[in-house]
Amino acid sequence: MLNEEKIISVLKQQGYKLTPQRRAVIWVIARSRRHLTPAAVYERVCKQYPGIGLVTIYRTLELLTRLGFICEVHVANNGRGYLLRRSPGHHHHLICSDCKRVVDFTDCDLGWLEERLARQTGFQIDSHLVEFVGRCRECLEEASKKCSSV
Amino acid sequence: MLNEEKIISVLKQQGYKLTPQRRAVIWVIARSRRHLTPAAVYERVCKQYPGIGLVTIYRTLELLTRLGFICEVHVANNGRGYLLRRSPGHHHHLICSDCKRVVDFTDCDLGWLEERLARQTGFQIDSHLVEFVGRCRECLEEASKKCSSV
DNA sequence: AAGTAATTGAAAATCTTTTTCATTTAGAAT
DNA sequence: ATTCTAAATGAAAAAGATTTTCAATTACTT
Repeated sequence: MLNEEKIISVLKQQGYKLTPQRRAVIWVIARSRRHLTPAAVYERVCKQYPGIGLVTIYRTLELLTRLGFICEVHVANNGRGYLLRRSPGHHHHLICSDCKRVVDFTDCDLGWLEERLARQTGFQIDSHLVEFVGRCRECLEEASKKCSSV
Repeated sequence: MLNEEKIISVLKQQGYKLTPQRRAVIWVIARSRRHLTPAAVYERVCKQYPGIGLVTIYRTLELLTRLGFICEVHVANNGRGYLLRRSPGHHHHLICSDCKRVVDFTDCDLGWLEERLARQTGFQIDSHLVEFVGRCRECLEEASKKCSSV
């Protein structure tokens, strides 16, 4: 399981310096259950480490992506977002449209669909992108409370 | 089936004016089998209609999206892209990583997966985004030719 | 042919992301 | 503990992408 300490130890192993700025970015990313844009990471890191440059955020996110610690996703009209890679291998995201919380799932089992599409189209399929959008239990409960009180 | 004339007639029906600029954008979009960024649309439209403003491209793409004639997609690191909506309802894209050609497919049949995820996570799932990436028959053939000739 | 509201294009304003470069600093070597 | 050095940082500028503003133009109606 990927967490703050693990990331930090691998980072040092690989010869990267552990700066307080990097610590702060990792801290913010590891704590969030939501996709965070570079600007959102910046805002949160600033509370803990005022004076950090936005450039450093970009550079650190790029590094963490390159090392495979975080996923880079493109949600429509929200621009780039980053999220801790909690599941080590192939996995997908289930996103709450209300609170933006993200839940991973791994067993997407689309092999048969890939096979069928390959047969039908002549494509050699290399990868797929799957994302489910819905509302999480908490937000559903919240919503039903509001309705019944009206 | 959605094509140029259909789009134009619905546009007029809805009270929008049919300007030569809009005609040109529709012409370009309807002819492409690839996702086109606003800049790519601009470039192509310019050949036919030099002097058009990039702003008009943005506005027309926004309009066509709003009316449901084109799909707006976010492919990683390629920014926004637009594509004629060939399949009327729910559908997905299969994209060639070489030539960027896009093929639609409709029968994704992910109901059972949605059901399982809903049960496991408590989410109420509203929609999904699926995209396959691979290489189309033509690009595969092209690639194998190159290999054998070396 | 005239009138009008919608549309357009130029310019400026906003954002987001990247590049450049001088300064600082983490971690290794002494 | 001090010194050294490559890596990392931050400020500023550059580069893009997208949106806003507004005066001039134009498609379509009357």
